[in-house]
Amino acid sequence: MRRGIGRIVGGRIHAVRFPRSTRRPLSIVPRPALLAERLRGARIDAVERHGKRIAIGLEPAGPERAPRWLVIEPRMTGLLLLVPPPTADHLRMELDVGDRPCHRLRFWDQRGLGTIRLVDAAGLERACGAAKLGVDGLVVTAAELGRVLGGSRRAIKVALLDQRAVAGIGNIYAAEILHRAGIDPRTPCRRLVADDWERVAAAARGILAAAVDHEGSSIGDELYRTADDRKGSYQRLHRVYGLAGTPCRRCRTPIERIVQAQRSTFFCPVCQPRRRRAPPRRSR
DNA sequence: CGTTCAACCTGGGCGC
DNA sequence: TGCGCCCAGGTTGAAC
Repeated sequence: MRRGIGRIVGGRIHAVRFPRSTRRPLSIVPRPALLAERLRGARIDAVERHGKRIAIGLEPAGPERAPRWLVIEPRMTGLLLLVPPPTADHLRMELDVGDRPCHRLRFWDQRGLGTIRLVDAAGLERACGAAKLGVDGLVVTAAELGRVLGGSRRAIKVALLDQRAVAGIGNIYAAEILHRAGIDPRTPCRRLVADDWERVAAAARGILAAAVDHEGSSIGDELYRTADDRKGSYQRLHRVYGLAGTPCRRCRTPIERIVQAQRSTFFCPVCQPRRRRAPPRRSR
């Protein structure tokens, strides 16, 4: 997503519209009219990704106004598009970026669970700083995972979704990472040893890098699209996510689906074997 | 500390 | 065809 909209950097915001903003919630702070006023005339200096959030750096028009950041959290169905969205419905915001090949950025969100916030530097730190987001999954190391999760009793799958522990991993990639690492998603973190963390970290970096290369996962025929409204292709490389009942690509055992923390978890019971408890110490 | 549930929303799919 | 469920790439806060 960040790569797709990176070319808006250097543009200036000429106009802001909220074509559907009166009918639905979707958290926009400040309220649309005020946000539009604050954005108008600002120059776009940066587009950054922090975990699953996008932060657009702005140099406001007025001479003494401090830099601002437009922090966008797409959540389940939010998309940033440089082309017209599939339908006008659910479109929440349009930035007219001006004198650019692709001069309009739109935030389109079918379910409306996404959020848009305009913040200052301190607000960016609050929304995307180390207190909120751990090391990014694209670059996380075994040592870092062991440090933040090693003592936890939580199941590894649930822990990988904790953005404060490690940033940027969602339900699809948590499942894919653990399949590649060969670890049962129910394993308590504290039962993992150094070699396990090496495999989890390497799998996280590898899976996420490949998913970015393939422009994400577009499952079925709706929802996630690139900034120019193309499907991603990583779904073709999924080994477990959404594949319950189909044979594991590695061992032919049917993939299983369970629920953890109210989210689906997919895994192969053979490639990701249940771990025996540490053997009871025997004294005699 | 960790888990569970509800809430925020729309829409597709399925069984009856 | 229509209705009532269940499900969905996420996050947060309350209750236990």
